[in-house]
Amino acid sequence: MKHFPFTILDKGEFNVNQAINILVVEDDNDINQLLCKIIKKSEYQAQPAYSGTEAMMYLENQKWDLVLLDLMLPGMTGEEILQKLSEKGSIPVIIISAKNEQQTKINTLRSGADDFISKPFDVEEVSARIDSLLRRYNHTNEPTKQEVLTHKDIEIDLEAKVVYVNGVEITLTVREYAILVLLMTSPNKVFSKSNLFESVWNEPFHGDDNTVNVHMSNLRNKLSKANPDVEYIETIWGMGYRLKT
Amino acid sequence: MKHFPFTILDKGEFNVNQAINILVVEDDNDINQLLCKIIKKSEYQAQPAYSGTEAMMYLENQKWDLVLLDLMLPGMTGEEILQKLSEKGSIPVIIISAKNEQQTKINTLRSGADDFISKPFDVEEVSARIDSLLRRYNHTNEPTKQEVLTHKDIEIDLEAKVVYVNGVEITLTVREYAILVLLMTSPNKVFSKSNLFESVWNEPFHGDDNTVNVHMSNLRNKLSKANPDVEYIETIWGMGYRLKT
DNA sequence: GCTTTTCTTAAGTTTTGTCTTAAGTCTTTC
DNA sequence: GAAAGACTTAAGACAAAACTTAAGAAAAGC
Repeated sequence: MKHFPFTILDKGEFNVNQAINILVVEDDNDINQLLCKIIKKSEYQAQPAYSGTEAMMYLENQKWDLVLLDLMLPGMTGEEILQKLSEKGSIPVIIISAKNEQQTKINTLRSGADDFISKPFDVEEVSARIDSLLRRYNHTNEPTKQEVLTHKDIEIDLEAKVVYVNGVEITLTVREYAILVLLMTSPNKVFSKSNLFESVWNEPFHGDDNTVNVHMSNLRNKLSKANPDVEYIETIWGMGYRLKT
Repeated sequence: MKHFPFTILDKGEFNVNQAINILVVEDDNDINQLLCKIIKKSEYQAQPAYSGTEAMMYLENQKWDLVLLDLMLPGMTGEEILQKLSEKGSIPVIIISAKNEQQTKINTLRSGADDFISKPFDVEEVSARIDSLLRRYNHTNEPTKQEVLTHKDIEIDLEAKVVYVNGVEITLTVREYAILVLLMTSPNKVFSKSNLFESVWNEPFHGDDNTVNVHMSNLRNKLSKANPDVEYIETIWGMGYRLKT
């Protein structure tokens, strides 16, 4: 009944750091899955790409916070992608490759990569390096990372993971929290149920599911308990939900 | 000890962090220079040492805040120095080595090193790791800013490392103490288990771990023994722990 | 080197959020 | 205004997270 064709996640594993998007460019299906799993465990968003061309498509159409890049790829080599990336600007890149000779490492680091992990890699090491690199970039380049989300009288302290409504703190479950954060990243944007489900649960959406409805309802109850006068979340009939502006 | 006979500073070039002295133990002249340059860019004092014996001389005659240590050295191997250092006490050490095999890494970290950078290294990474390590040591060893942390009727004298609850002194183990201090630096902030573990243990977190739970439980017991009326630490299900405000 | 303390591991128990089901309410369309 | 479709609400079953306890391993102290 509940099977997960793409990503293997334990139940209860979900995503809070909606903001961080990581692209995983790796043609081997198993390794790609493993990498995505590691990333999601750290509460980042992971997007698999299985070829160089696919990767480029993602890179051109969306903003990415980090790229994990295999050097051996069909369609377009990792080196070419690296080249394009460094022309483009400052997206941090970690190279993942079986070529672990010193020379390759030096070359790739010269041509714009920020770190290098050789296969076979250690799961913890991957996780640690991703964290470290993100931290570095946040500190040096973008101090603009938003720590507090605000909408009307709702405030979310993303760092502390605390939510205030109308000045009162409310305690949400993880799912409720993830939904609210998602909505608040784009007020006024309508999130379809399938969108919402896939973002919060990291699982493909089967249409016959009432789960989102239930959690949405619970979230609304908690919000309106804190401030009965305002209706924060609006249902767009047949489309989805959004924050009322 | 307010003068620096070894480092040459241009006129007008001055150092804000007068206090921080870093010893760079590395026989390769170019690499040593590069490392010193990185360090000075961060406004710390850097002292090159080109052999194991030279390094020991410096270590015995002056107080150092951090040591960058190459493992391959003439005169005395890095391992020996590391050994001496850890006998001596708590000077933070970052190993710099070409031996980047996993096993070496684990061994050296076990025998007292605090971090590990493999050659060829990334300039920014070195800088970031130095900062991070100094920050870590400053927080735990020399809390020059705040000497006493207070929350409700808990008081921590960071200097003396003594904890009072409800006026009574309680004795905590190292881990319990570290957890409590971390929580008290940001009351109301939710610390996830992985966060907590990585801060207190300085190791990457394996999800299937129960140690945090156990220590949390022990800590709670000690706190509630001192004052049964108050519940200090709150569990946020699926998110982590925090101090109740 | 031995003793004592502390940390970790493991197993069993309790608590709590999540999912499902099903009945009820509201919208839209004809 | 009735029927169909879409959404809400509530309750019970279940599974996952958190807690407790105890014992063995590791570290610290003597």
